[in-house]
Amino acid sequence: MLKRTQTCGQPRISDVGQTVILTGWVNSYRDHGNLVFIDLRDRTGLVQLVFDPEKYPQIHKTARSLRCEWVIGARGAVRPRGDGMENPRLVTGQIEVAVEELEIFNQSKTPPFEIDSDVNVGEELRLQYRYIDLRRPGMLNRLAVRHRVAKIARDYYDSNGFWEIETPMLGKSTPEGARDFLVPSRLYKGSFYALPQSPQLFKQILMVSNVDRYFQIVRCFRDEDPRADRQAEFTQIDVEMSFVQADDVMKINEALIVRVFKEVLGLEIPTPIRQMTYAQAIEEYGIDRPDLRFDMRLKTITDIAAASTFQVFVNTVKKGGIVKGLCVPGGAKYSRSDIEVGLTQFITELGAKGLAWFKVAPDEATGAVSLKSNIAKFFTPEQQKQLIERFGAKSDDLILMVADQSAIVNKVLAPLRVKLGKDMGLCDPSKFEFVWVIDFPLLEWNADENRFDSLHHPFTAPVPEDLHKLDTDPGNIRSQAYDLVVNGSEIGGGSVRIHNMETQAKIFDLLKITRQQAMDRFGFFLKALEYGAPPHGGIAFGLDRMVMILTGTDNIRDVIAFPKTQRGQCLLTEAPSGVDQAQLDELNLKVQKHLHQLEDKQEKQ
RNA sequence: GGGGCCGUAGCUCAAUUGGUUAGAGCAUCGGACUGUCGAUCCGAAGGUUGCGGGUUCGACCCCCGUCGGCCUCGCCA
Repeated sequence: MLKRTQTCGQPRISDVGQTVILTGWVNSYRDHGNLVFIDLRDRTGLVQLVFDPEKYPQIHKTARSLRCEWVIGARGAVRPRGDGMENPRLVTGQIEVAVEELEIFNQSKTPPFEIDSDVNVGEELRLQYRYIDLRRPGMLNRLAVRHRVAKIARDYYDSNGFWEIETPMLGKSTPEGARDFLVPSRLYKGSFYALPQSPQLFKQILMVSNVDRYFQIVRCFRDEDPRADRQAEFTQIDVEMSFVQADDVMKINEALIVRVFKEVLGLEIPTPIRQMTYAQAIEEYGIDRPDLRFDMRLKTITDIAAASTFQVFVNTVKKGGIVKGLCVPGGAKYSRSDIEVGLTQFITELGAKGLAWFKVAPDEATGAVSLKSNIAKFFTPEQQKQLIERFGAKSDDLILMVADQSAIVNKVLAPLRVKLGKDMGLCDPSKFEFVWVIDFPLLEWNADENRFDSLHHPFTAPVPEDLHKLDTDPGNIRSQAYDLVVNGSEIGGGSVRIHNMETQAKIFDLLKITRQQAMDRFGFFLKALEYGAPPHGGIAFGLDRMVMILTGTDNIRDVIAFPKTQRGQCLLTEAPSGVDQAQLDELNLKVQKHLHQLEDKQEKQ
């Protein structure tokens, strides 16, 4: 068997005269009847092989039979290409290898789609033939970046005294948070393990155990519907540290991100990464993960709206709602139908009732900027002036406003801002704008359940100055949580944890988790807190999201070697699948008809 | 669970208002060719229009159902 002496991407003009052995896949062949050219591919690149019928007629004959994706090895001399025959598109384009010995390792069926093509292939087919899809340089590059990030993280944490420790995949189910993936226990019939949603409690227990600094690149599972940036199965870089405060955790972990961007993209991220409070993020961007690549901040105009005679605004404010909007620079180019059909549809699908708008234009009489709109008549000249000032609006701008309860207004305006930022070209896609979002509320009111829910998780520590509000004003307690956001995407989040049992018990009370429930679900953990838990905190980065940002894709499946579809299927292996009756028997499990089928049956009876 | 887009040759797409034999590029196969590099030229083969019903003289096209892919709301402590 021919053993390679170099990879395909390696040979250079300086190697001329050397005899090399290369192995790889046939990327393309050009048969001239006389000379035959093969572009040979491995993961490092392409190199041109030449077959000469005069010198090696037998090998040349074999070469003519080669087809795309056949796997071959070739021995030959590196030689310079003639003048004008270099290929500047290949790093090896100045040379070629004149083949003297050829070995066919394997043939290949014609692939279901072309590897070397710009044509976008349907994702369904790509996932079915993932091994072929992954051969494409773009996909391999994303796998390479993913590997680089993991390697940098391991090296970085190791050199800072962190230990990588594995935590169980088979864990205990807790009803809080996302839906669990369950694994039936054979030895305890009728009992189930749950796959971890994150190693949260284990890593905190490791702090109690004096591990001091822990990290793990770990798979997590949440049985919820996927999205473009979300899979049921995903990977976290999980970190926990003892004897630290929030700033310590942020400082040491942002240094990893800086290193990753430096080593992968060659970019210098200025440090310290700026911080923004949750309150400011919501006020100015409508969301806790603001895209800071462009300005176009949201402005609240509830006061001006309430004073106007526009009943939609006035009534909304009366009902406790707010009016907020944004000013699109140069947005007057949007036609009335763009706004009233296109943009309005965009926001009503997200839950808003309507979109109000003004175009900013010079007044024909006075020349001063004024507002043009079907609702301008409801605003006095003074109020219009106030609006122009509030938004900092200039001629040819477009002001868009939404009135509703604040949660809906923000939910709608945040994606609208991002969409407009991209549509108007305000957003430089090559930029990376990082921000720590801090001072999250500890709790949010859950009206349906008549209780508070944790915004982060129930083990997040409150800000000490707000502790006195635990009994009086729990909704306004800030937490010591922090999210790292880049370009509108949350790539990490963490907190300082509660490390005493008393505070932890208080939080459970607010979450309406009874002492008994708490003991049942987290008893092992609460007990650990009573045996000398040090102050500690940590963070978890989403590795998939980080690689998405680094490689510029908005599809999480592009950064996972073997991802699942929107319905949780693996098209390569066809998981999930049924199992043998014997397997079910061993687990003491019985599969019944789907509830829908049972209901149908009952209806028919 | 809800909403939206999509499904035609191996791939990417086209097909007039519902009209006669469903086309093109690439890929594949055969042939030609003295340096190509997305080779070129000549030729051939390739179709259950996702699947099942319905409407119609006639369905890729309209209707109902179903399967699958993607996006999204809910969901994601």
